[in-house]
Formats: sequence, structure tokens, C-alpha cells
Amino acid sequence: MVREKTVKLTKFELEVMHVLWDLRSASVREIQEQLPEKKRPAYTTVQTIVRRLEEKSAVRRVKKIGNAFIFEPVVTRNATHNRLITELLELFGGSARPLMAHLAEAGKLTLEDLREMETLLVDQEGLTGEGREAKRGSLPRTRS
Amino acid sequence: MVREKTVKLTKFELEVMHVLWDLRSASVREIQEQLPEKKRPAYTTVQTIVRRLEEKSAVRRVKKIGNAFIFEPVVTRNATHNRLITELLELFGGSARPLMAHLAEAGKLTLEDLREMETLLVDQEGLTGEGREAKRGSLPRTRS
DNA sequence: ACCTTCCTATGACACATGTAGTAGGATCGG
DNA sequence: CCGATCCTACTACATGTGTCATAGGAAGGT
Repeated sequence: MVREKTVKLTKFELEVMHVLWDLRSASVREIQEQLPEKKRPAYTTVQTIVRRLEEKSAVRRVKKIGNAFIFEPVVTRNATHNRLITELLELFGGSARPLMAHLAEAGKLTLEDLREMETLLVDQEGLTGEGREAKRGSLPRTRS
Repeated sequence: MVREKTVKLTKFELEVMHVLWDLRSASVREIQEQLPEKKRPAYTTVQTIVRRLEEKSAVRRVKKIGNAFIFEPVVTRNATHNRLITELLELFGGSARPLMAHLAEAGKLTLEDLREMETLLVDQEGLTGEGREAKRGSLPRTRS
């Protein structure tokens, strides 16, 4: 459980990171071209964001092709997503239930999703979940 | 399905709203006192936030007690939460699965939670979920 | 070598956000 | 009625964020 130091990223910075996570590495030009054309910002706007991401150590320069720098992510998608979720969760009192209830209510959550998660969760518990089980009380084997 | 116009609220504004949602209505002083003392801002800071919430039509003055105004929420907790979740979901490609996967991974999601949700979801489908079923394909009754 | 093109580095700016101080009017206990 | 309090309305200001323009250097084709 190595806790990565995840920085705070803004909405736009996040979008750029997503491009980088997908492409593995890219130049400013490539990043800009990946952004949805509807709201594609000016080249230098993207450049500024990348620069700020650099300052935050969220990306780094890996090499230079021609006269253009190639950037790659330093923080992982996973760590960043976890951070986002944790923050949202705090607004909900820290519990996932209200959050899930909303998802269900909004029709974003299907029974299929739940079944899928169940499988996933069971597997996980088998591998690493022992500690948690003790901490939260053993699960009542409902619907035996 | 009346779509309420939910405004964008900042982190701090959200905290104030939570107090108001809990208290139903309150004065600036009361709001300030409800905020966790660790990071309790100055009275006028709270006042400023409330004023901005007023400008955004997220709260309104309902009456005056002494020389103090009493405020109450205009936007509902529910609508606001849904908005937050929707926004977060967009960062995840719009699907709830990755989000849930993260919750599970972070140990925020238990089998119990899932079972609970299942019940909730089934009830909901029975009442209002017919349309969705058609839209997303009928559910394969897994685990018969 | 020269010109066109692309990239970088830097500066700027408006609006958002967190945070709070000040002035002056309204209230309340005596 | 008076002073101590409390509240409101305003102002202020440092940062954060989205958005871009400019200047000038580097590459590449011819």
C-alpha cells in the first residue's frame, strides 16, 4: 500500500491527464488534437496547462522530438481517481451508500453492475480482504 | 422529472449548504457555529459565502429575527448531490462501473452495501424502471 | 543560406474562490 | 436614553484557473 502523493488537479488539468494516460506520452500538439473539438482550446492554452502540470509534478518531460518535448504522466490514473472519489465521498459523509443510492436513482446503476461488483468484491476479499472483514464485522451471509 | 436548475457550488459553499439542509434554516451566526471548529472561518467569511449563495439563488432570506436575517436553502440536497455525482461520472467516462470498482478497491464498498442496493434497485425497477429496462436491454437473470 | 513553420518560454488578464477587515446602522439590557 | 453588542453591506486582496498573445529560437524543405 504505497500511498502516492496525489496532487490536486483542476477539471481541465484532469482532461489533459486523461489524454496522457491514454496515449502514454504525447507532445503538447498531440494533446491538443485529442481534446474534443467542440471546446478545443488554443495551442498555448494547452501548453500552459501542461506547464502547470509540470510544476505540480503530475507530468514530466521524457524526451524531445524535433524541437518538441514529449510528456508523460507521473501520477497514475488510479491514484488520481481514488483521490477524486475520496473527496466526493467526504461530501457524502464518508459512506458509499448515499452515493450509490444516487447512482441507482439516476439510473446509472443497473442490477448487472451490481452483480458484476459482487463477483469482483468476493474475489478481492478472498485475496486481500481479510483485514477489512475483521474491521467491519463479518458479513452475514444473506440470501445464503 | 422536473429538472431543477442546479448551480455550481464550491467546496466551501457546499459545506454551508449542508448546514442549511440540516437545520432547514439558519442565520449566518448559526451557520458559522455549526462548522467544525478546527477550520471555522471568521464570521464575515461565512457571511460572504452566504451572500454569494444568495447571488447564485442557492439560498434565500425568509425572515428577520432581531436584526439578523434567516436563510433557507432554495436548491435541494438531492439535486445538488446528483449534480456532483454526474460531474464526477463524466470524468470516468459516464459509466458507474469504474467508479464502483474504485469504491470496492478502497474498501468503501461492502457486500452488505451491494445487497442493500440490490433490494433498493429491484424495488425501484418495479415502480419506475420499465423504460430503462428497454433502453439497456433486459437483465439476464444471473444466479437464477 | 533563407524562409516558413512549429515550439518554447513568458507575460497577461478576467473571473472564481477563500478569507477577512471596516463602517455604520439596529438591538438590547439597564 | 446609552453604551455594549451584533448584524449587514462593502471593500479588499492573495491565489487559483481558464484563456490566450507575443517574442524569439529551432527545424526542415528547397
